[in-house]
Order: sequence, then structure tokens, then C-alpha cells
Amino acid sequence: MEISKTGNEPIYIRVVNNFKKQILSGILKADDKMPSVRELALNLTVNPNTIQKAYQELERDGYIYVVPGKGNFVSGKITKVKNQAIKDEIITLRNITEKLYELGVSEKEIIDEIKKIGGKLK
Amino acid sequence: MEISKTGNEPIYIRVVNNFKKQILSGILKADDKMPSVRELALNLTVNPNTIQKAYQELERDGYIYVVPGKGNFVSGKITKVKNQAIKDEIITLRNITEKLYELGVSEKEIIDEIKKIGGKLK
Amino acid sequence: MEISKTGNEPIYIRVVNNFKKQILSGILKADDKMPSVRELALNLTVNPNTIQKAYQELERDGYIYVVPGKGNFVSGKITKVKNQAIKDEIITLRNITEKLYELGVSEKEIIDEIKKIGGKLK
Amino acid sequence: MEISKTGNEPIYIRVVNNFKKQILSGILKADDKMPSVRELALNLTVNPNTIQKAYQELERDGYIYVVPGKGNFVSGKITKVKNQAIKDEIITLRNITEKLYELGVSEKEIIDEIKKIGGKLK
DNA sequence: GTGGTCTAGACCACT
DNA sequence: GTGGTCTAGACCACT
Repeated sequence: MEISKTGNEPIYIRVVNNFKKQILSGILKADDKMPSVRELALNLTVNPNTIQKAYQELERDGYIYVVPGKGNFVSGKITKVKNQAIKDEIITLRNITEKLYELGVSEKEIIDEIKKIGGKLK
Repeated sequence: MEISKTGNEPIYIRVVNNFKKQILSGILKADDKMPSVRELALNLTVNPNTIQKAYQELERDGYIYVVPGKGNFVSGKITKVKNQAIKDEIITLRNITEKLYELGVSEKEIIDEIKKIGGKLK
Repeated sequence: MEISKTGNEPIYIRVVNNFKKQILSGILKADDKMPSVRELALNLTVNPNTIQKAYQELERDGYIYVVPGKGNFVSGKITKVKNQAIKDEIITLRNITEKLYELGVSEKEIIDEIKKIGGKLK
Repeated sequence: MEISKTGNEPIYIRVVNNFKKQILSGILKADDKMPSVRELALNLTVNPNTIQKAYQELERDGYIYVVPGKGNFVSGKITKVKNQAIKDEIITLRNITEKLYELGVSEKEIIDEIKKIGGKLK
């Protein structure tokens, strides 16, 4: 994993988002072992506290679980977490769509914008 | 103007959004005088500081301008502000669409979601 | 005089700036009669109060003087007013130049910028 | 940090400018922790609200970012902020130069003024 | 009368 | 412990 040291967000947030992406996309699978806090801290040359914070947040959000004395592991309930993440994003999507309608943007223009992104990602 | 006292958002944000809607929709027009800080604070039975905060946010966002000793007035450059607001929302729309793609949601599902909202508003 | 009705600033401020330009540039000369408040209000289709405010500000700033029952006239002390205006602008120029130096912009770059504007105006 | 209590500018503006200078000059670096709102308020013997206002302005201008419950930190995008600050100052420089031309000040006089400041700072 | 700043201090959510 | 919001109210400059 590479984490650029500069950016708008604190390092631990970027570590969190990085792992979330890997877990949601299936690169990291259920019960896979996460790198140990110390190991990852050395790799990224950051303070172990930073990694500790990141892992705590991942656990709170249901992405990983801790086995004391063993390490951190990817949760088996990723489908549930994923569905929640999708629901959250859909709510935001609705809010933005409503605002765009209020600002006079047409349904067609919004859909065109979404198709553009789909095209890019393929 | 009515501002419900309950809800998740802070009062000053609700005041801001309320005025933004009225200005963008044309209910409030260029150079219209805004209610004075004290007057509105009394009407809504909130602290003048809360209204002050709301008005300063509206000014920073280009919706109103201040004439010292005279009051706050609706900006004449609302078209410009509106275009900027649309640009900002489109950027967020793109970010969310990307995340939804990453979460495995298809283009069709996203577009269906948008059409649903269009249907409701009509 | 033409005053566009839309813009960032209130109308009376634009009336003020318009007259200041005309007086400083010599289009309006010492002891020239200003249009009457009512006449100008009709021409610009604004409230007479707006023009009254503008004239009061021009008087405070030393650009015009009032002869009760006769009207408003361009001041004979424009040189003095002009010198003060130049002094004020020079102070701001100094502050900005200092900030630009602090931001790492070189003397040459600043001077080039000024020459560019000189070129445009010619 | 020392903030003189006397002067024309409001306290919160002086706090803002002080930090901007330190961040732009590199004394404060990306991801450095800012003093907490309460801590700094105690140090400068001002009200926490005043520091809060200063920090919110710094955040809006892109100089710092907030991690809820953790504190304020110096942004990693200072280069971008710096370039924006330069652009803003150049625009003001142009406006003032135009006004000075209108007031009859020659290009040479303006450039001499700028060279004077360059001389002082060396 | 108008907005702008500031104090003193409370309560909240989140870590 | 941290920032965010809000009340209650004072004082200021400017119109």
C-alpha cells in the first residue's frame, strides 16, 4: 500500500479509505489477516498510533475484527457493510439530484454526466 | 420565514439554506433588502449572533452583499453564483457516482434512482 | 450617465463611483452644476433617496458642495481630493507589493504585470 | 505566538494573518497540529469563540483542516493555496494600477514605488 | 438603526 | 480532550 504524505486529509483517514476500497472491491477477503500495526507503520514510515487509529475506525465501521494476541482480520460480514455503504451513497445521490433539479438542471443533463463517468471507468 | 427548531442541522445552516433557496428561485431579487440581523433574530427567537453567522456565510457564498450601516442586500450576480453552485454539485455527483460504481452498482441502477426522483418532483 | 441595475454593489455606490471618475478625470469641472436629485432619479429610474445618498457621500468625500436652494456643484478643491485618493491607493499598492514579495513573487514579475496593464489602456 | 491587543484590525484577523504567514513561509508544515482552540485562547487571553472564528477562516481559505474530536492541522495543499493567494493579490494589483492610471499617475511613478519597497525589504 | 467584534460561558457530539 | 453551536449581552463604527 502507498499513502502519499501530502493531501487535504490526515494520514490515518487515507489509510482507512485505502483499506475500505480494497475490502469492498474484494482484493482483501473475509478473514484475511491485515498487516500488523507495527509492520504497516514501518512500511509507511508513520507513527504506530496513526495505524492504530485507522484500525479502530475500520473496526467501528464493521470492516475488520480484532482477535486479541492474533491480529486484525477482514470481517465476514462485508456484504452487510457494503449494502449499508450503498444505501448511504444513494441517499446522498438523491439529495444532490434534488438540488440539481432545483437549480434548473434537467434529468437528461444529470444522466449524461453519469454516463460520462461510466465511459471513463470502463 | 419559518425555521423549525428541531432537526439535525444547526439553526444557522437552516437559515442559510432557506435564503439560498429563496434567492436562487427568484423570490428574493437583486438588491432586495434582507431583514436586519436583529429583526430576524427577534422573529425567529434566536440569538443575533446566529443570524450574523448565517448572513456572513451567505455573503461569502456571493448571495448577498453588505452596506455598512445600511443592511444586507441580495446580490445582483445570482446567475454567476447559480452556475458555481451547479458546478459544485456536479463535482460531488461525479464523486458519488464513482464510489457507487466501485461498490458494484450499475449505471442503470444509478440512472433509475435519478429518474425516480424526477418522477416524484413532477 | 448609465448605471447597470445589476451588480455586486448597491446602486448608490455605483452612482458615487461614476461621478468620482468623471470628476477626477476632468469631464466634470470645478463649479459645474450636478444634475438635480429628481432629474437624475427620473433618468436612472431609481428612487430619489438613492441619489440623495450618493450626493451626500460625494459631499462627505469632498467631491461636491451644496448650495441650498440652488443645487449641487463640483468642488473647486479637486486637486486636494485627488492627491488624497492617490495617497490612499499608493498605501494599498505598498501593502500588496509587500505581500507579493512575501509570497515569493519577484520585483520583475510585479513590474511586468503593471506594464501589461499600461499597454492595454493605451 | 504573540498578538498585540491594540491596533485597528480585529483580533481574529490578526490571528488569521499570523498563521497564514507561518504556514506560507514553511514555519508550520503539512499535517502539523495547530494549538487547540481552548489552549490558544488561554495563551492569548481571548475568548475561545474568537479563536474558533479565526480557525474557521483559515479552514475556509484552505490553510488548515479539521479532524473532529482531534484538532486542527496544517493542510498538505499549501502550494495550491499559495498560488491562489498570488492570483488574488495580482487581481487587486491590477485594479489599483488601473485606478492610479486614471488618477494620472504614470507607469514610471508606480514602478518606482514598487522598487522602493523592494529596496527596503532586502 | 445597521452590521461587526468580542466576552463569558453552556451544552453537544465525537474520539 | 477536541471542535461546533448557541445564548445573552456589551461596545464599536458608520450612516
